[in-house]
Amino acid sequence: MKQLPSTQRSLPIALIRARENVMTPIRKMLSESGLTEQQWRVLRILDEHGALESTQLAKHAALLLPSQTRIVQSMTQKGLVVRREHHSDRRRTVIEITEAGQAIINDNATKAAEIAEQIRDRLGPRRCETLLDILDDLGNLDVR
Amino acid sequence: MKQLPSTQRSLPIALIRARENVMTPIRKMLSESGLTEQQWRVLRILDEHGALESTQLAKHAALLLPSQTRIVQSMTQKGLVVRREHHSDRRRTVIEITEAGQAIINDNATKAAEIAEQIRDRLGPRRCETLLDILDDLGNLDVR
DNA sequence: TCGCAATCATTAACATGTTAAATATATTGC
DNA sequence: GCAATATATTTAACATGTTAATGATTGCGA
Repeated sequence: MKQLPSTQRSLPIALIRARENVMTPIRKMLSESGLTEQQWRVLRILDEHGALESTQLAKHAALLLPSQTRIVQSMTQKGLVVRREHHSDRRRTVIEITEAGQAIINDNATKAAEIAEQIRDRLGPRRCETLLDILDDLGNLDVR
Repeated sequence: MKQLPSTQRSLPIALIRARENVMTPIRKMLSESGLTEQQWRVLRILDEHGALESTQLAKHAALLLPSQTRIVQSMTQKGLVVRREHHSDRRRTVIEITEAGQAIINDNATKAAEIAEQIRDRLGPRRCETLLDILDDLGNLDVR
């Protein structure tokens, strides 16, 4: 009979702990702009890819649609993004970053890059690459 | 000026996506017992370590205390854990698994071990070890 | 073209995450 | 021994995560 792995070597717990540690300085930075980490992710994705349909945005940002709906609503209130109609399918929504949203990206880009670089250096650039590769595999595993 | 890494190579997003994928089959299993993944973590930790003070439990389970307070309250309602007084410090609470909680561990241990083994095999045992090692480092980095 | 299944997105309901404030008890310094 | 401080935990408030149900629109086949 198979044994449960020790919680010390449990993937779910290790993933949570790592994420918590990585996010701490990022959240600290974002709190000064009044943004949550999820709102920052939405801005980053829209900045990188341009306007996106809801489903595509959610996939890129690793958000579930119900969460994203609320997040985009509040970001629309703040004027960080706008929602447009899809040109041919009225079920779909297209979301786009505004100039105000772009400004927040610009204000925080350098600091965010420094944080990412610091973590990369502390972990070791090579280990960091390895980690990203394996996480990518793990995220694409077709678990049943 | 430092550049932001592409969101495709962003640690926070990769960590979220990986965790989401790993948790899907576990959540599916647990839903049949009416447990959340966090409640399952609490049971696993208490089974492994025996009775623990709140702060220690939270550290092992990677939960924040406010979340854990609610989780333990609902688990107490269900009879899965009990809360005891600390022998010498009345600020502290000691939490212990009950027989009913133990029974849930026993009912799900084999299946949970199979899921963990499947992920390990699909990812490759060696890569899985490497991943756990690096995640452990990342979780212990003292980010400022 | 009508009806019906499929698709996209939102809403609903409840659990957890996150930060700040409050509460209760212990400890320390004077 | 007592006031000030520190520590352990809970409560409060709001944001997000998660699953199921609902609403709106589209596509398709009889």
